[in-house]
Amino acid sequence: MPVYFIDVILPIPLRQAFTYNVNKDEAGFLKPGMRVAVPFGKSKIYTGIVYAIHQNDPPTYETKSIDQILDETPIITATQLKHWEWMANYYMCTLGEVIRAALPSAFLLESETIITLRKDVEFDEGTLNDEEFVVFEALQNQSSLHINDIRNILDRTHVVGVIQNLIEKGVVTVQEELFEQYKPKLKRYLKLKAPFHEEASLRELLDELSRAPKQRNVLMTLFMLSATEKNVESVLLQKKADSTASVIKTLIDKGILEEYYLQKDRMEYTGDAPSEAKGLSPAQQVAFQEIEASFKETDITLLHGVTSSGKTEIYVKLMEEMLETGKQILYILPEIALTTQLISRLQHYFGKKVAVYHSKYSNNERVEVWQQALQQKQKAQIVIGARSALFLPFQNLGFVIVDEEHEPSFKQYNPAPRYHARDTVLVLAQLHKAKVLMGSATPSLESYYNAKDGKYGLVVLKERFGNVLMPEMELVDIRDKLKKKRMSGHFSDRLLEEMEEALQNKEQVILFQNRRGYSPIVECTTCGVSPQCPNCDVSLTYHQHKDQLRCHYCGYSMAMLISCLACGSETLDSKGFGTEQIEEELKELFPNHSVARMDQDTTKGKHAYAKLIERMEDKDIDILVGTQMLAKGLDFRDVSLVGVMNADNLLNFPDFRAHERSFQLLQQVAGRAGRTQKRGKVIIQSYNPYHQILRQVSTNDYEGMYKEQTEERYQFKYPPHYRIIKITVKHRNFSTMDKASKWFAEVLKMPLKEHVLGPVSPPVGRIRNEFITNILVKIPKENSLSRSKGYILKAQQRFLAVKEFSRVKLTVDVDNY
DNA sequence: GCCATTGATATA
DNA sequence: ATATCAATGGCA
Repeated sequence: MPVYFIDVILPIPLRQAFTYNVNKDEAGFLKPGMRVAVPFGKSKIYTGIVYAIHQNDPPTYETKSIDQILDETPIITATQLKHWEWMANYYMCTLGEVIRAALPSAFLLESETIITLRKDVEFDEGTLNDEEFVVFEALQNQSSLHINDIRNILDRTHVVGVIQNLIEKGVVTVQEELFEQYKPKLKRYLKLKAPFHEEASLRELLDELSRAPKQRNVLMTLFMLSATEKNVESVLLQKKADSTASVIKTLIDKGILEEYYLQKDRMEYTGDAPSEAKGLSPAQQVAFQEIEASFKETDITLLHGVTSSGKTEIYVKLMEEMLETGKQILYILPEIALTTQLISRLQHYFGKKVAVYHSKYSNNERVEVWQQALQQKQKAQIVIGARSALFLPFQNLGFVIVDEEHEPSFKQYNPAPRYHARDTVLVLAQLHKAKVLMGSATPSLESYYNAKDGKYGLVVLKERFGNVLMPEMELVDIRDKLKKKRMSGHFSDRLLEEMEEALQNKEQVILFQNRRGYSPIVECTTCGVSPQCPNCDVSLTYHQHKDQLRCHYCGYSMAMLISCLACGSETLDSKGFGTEQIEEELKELFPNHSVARMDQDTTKGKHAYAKLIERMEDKDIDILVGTQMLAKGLDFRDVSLVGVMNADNLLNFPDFRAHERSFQLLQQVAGRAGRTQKRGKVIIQSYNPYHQILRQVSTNDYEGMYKEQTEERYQFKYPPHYRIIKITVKHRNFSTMDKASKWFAEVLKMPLKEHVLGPVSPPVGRIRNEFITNILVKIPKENSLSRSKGYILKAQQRFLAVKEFSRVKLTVDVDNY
């Protein structure tokens, strides 16, 4: 009878932990936060996290024993586990789901079935059928195959049967194998073998080598290098000595040199030594002091600094001070901003104390940063990263910066955990008793509300760095221009005039068109029908470069039609416009200037984005057209004009944040203009230039926007006054989905009454052949959030028990904004 | 009648 | 999540 047990969390969406038995030694060795490999289900081996060690034998089932222990020491701290439990609880998902999101995937190994040929058993090849023979033959060439290889070889998904037959006939055996995905990168180093460390023998050796000048040269170079470096890398030696690998090999073979291997960090900063931060301007200095003062009162402070006011310098100054306390610093910012100049700037300031962590980095690199943070290595004293960086095992976090705090990309929508990085990191900071600075030129209403409410400190920086003026804004009424025939394509005469002028002055122009790189909708002018996606409830959009119609949601594509599918007439016309079309028009309007486009389509390649930026910096591009990508952290000195092609499609977006988002986006885009001494100009074209938000954008009236929007939010019961939980119901069958969602809403309405809204169909009611509907729960600030969540959880449990709904997909999104 | 696909179910 | 088992349905 086993006596010792461990509870293991597996990275799966199940609420419960799983109990395994261990022996006495293992029980003594294991600690919460270590990884173990455990058998799960009939054949698989999973990696799990030890949650607890105890002696309570589960009464209702037999425990299995663990497969192996994967760590010497925990890779997860107690604080992390606490934080993750909070996340699972708050965002209504399982701890396993949090773990899956949190750990670099190299930490979570899964077993794979390996098929190998049996050598010990004789069998008759004639008994094999065609498929079996193909597998047998493949195994002649390769010693082992994965299940997936066999799927590829046989070109079908169900291969278990074939493998089963092969096992029965004694041809193959299978085993489950765990793959260690993380391999520390090793580098080869060279040193002189011990006997030659003595002066006399060394002299002798050099004499001996007088007839081998190349080898001698290598040795001399080695002496030279070891004067400055502790370990001499073989690659370096070869290069410095201008020698070849074979010469070095000879020296090793002769027993003169000795090779050894050391683990190397993949990401080594090789730039200059850290440099002093630039001095702060008087305005920055004031803000800096205000932040310090604010931190004496509260733990969280919001820095509202207009675009190009030099927030980064303030962050750097604060980080410098925090470095001295020896505590760790986390700097999180939106994914896209990470690809820019910011990292190199920070590395320039802090040199080797900066580690970078985000999804673009390879698995191995992420594991290294993880270990460095865990061991409190200096290398990771400052971690700069995207939202996932908040999962790192900080031991002693002292300071957190959330840059571009308003960015919607801090929220993860799919898969679970559907967390908001800004809010989640606040809880993390609280656990560490760390200070948090959130910065933005256009704070989110929620954060600004909290600041006004006294929950956060608030520091305002109104002045742009170097006293550069805020750009001059001009609203252009497209409707009026159309009437007066002053539009050339999508360009008003005003915009063209300004563009001419800027280009003449050798300045650059940025044009903003928020049609996500997609091109127009096609419509038949005879019958008004536009081609629809067969799998989703949306119109297909036209893509010029492939002459295709494509679905934005499922990726479906078809060749552009010649005639209307409904009435057959050849009167297809396009409505709306995207960046592609603007680019086209520009090439006609400004044939002598170079035009480039920045959107999802043109930044797909690995370095495409960086290349565009470089070309822009080199003034290789005169006019840059792009989507909202342009709004994020780009800093070009010679852009004097920013044009917004059409502000209306932003404002008319069906979302309660549409106005706030429009304000933020337009302000950020406008901020790209005139970052140096000359005052920039922004032209916003719109059909509705009297729209409040546009007025507020053009006068930089954040306060006005804030007041009006919070008022509106109050009336319509939205955050920051109410909390929202969105429940999404999906099913292939409309009536099942409909029935299920109505059932769920009814059950919720019993305890939550009028706070339950819906079910309501979203703008796109069907995606990938699944029908979708939403139920919203709006919880007033004064009501208990956890109690409301309890009701939802209970309803969810009852829902799962209904047979009819078992295949209905239900997702819960807390704070779905 | 057999094979393949879809659905239900348990995972310790 | 996912493998496995049971049930259902299509085609030789």
